[in-house]
Amino acid sequence: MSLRYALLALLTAEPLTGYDAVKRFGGSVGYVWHAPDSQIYPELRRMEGEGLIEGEQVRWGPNSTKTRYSITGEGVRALREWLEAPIPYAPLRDVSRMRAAYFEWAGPESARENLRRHIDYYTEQVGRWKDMRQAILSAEHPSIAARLEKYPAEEHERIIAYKAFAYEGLIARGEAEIEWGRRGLDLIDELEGPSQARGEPGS
Amino acid sequence: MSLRYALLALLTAEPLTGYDAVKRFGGSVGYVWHAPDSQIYPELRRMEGEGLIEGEQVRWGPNSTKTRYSITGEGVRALREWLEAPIPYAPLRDVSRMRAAYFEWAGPESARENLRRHIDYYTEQVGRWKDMRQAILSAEHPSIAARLEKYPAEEHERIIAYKAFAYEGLIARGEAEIEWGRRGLDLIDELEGPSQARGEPGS
DNA sequence: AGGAACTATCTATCGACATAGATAATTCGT
DNA sequence: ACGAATTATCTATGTCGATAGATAGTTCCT
Repeated sequence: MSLRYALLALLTAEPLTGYDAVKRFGGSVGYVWHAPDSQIYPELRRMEGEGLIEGEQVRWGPNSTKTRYSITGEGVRALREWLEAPIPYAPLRDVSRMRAAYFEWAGPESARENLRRHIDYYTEQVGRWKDMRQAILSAEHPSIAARLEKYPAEEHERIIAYKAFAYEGLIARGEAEIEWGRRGLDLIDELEGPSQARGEPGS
Repeated sequence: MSLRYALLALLTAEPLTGYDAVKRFGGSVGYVWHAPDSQIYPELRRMEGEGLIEGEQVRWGPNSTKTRYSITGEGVRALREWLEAPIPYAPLRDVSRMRAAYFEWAGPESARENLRRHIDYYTEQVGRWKDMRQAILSAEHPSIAARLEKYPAEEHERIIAYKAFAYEGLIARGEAEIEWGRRGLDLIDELEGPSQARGEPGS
């Protein structure tokens, strides 16, 4: 259900075609909410049916058109309502933790490999999130720029601040994951002796 | 797909009926992996069909039986394989961050309410996780006790350590969430002025 | 003029999971 | 002996999302 609100939120910045939205989900928004095009196009059609957005046909080349969607008053209302309602926290389903809990069933080397991947994955993500945060703070990012143009200057600070704050949450979480991974590697060394992966001469 | 491996992992401690498994998912394992009974029973049947577990009928009262499942060699192999294979990290879908990114569309008071709930939720969870961690470290927890009985003493340390480590990951993440929520409340104060919720006399 | 890359959209199938039940035997307290 | 709570299991429906396509027009480069 949240895809719908992610789309509404995007459309508060500027009208978009389905394809534009797909691109956004491949980049910026995609770091917070992922969705494939096969979900986006039908959802947009449904939302139009419910009056949350309006599609207009715009020319595309000599023989074709594309549909550009804009958010309606109804859509803004729905977005607000969703943002103001308390969300139920979904029950936990945490693959990394589940796997770690049973590391005694994997070999130590494969447990290490797991944690190294964990660290690498989050290191990469944290890098991306930090870049995004910077791009937001400097208003470089095209979709932030478009958004700022649409709203009065006195709103700019909070528009930027909340988006940066969201990314800061991801960054903090990512850094906690990296820390956890490191402590896991140490723990394995303690329990099983240090890694023999890179040959220790004379062992 | 992970439900299957959660079940296999559970069954490495002791044989269980479907109902036992359901209970486990309501408690201990449930803090790491949630699943309703409507998923558990059919999955157990499927797993039996694939030879990963074996069901045996045991008497239950004078006129009835229940099915107790044990893990098979095949099942252990499947669990090991899963633990050793690299898991693909699922693309992110983070409701809290998404909502935070658009807090300018909710009123400041409702943004605060959001964050307070966030903090409360994770505070409660962290409490649970800490309790679980303690119960594991002291081997008080019945399902840990059963597990330790089944394996030689020299394995006990690592069995316990990995499970505690898993919970430590949850705790760290939870604490990062609480921190983030607090910083969010401060941010809102900065941006919108301090809360007027609890009446400031003379305002 | 031709092909490659991009824009734009749509469809179909499948598994995971949520939600909301229903059924029936058993045990336990009074 | 009776009702309540617990144990044990099963079903059905719907949504979300993953995966893997298909189609067709457009722009751009050579």
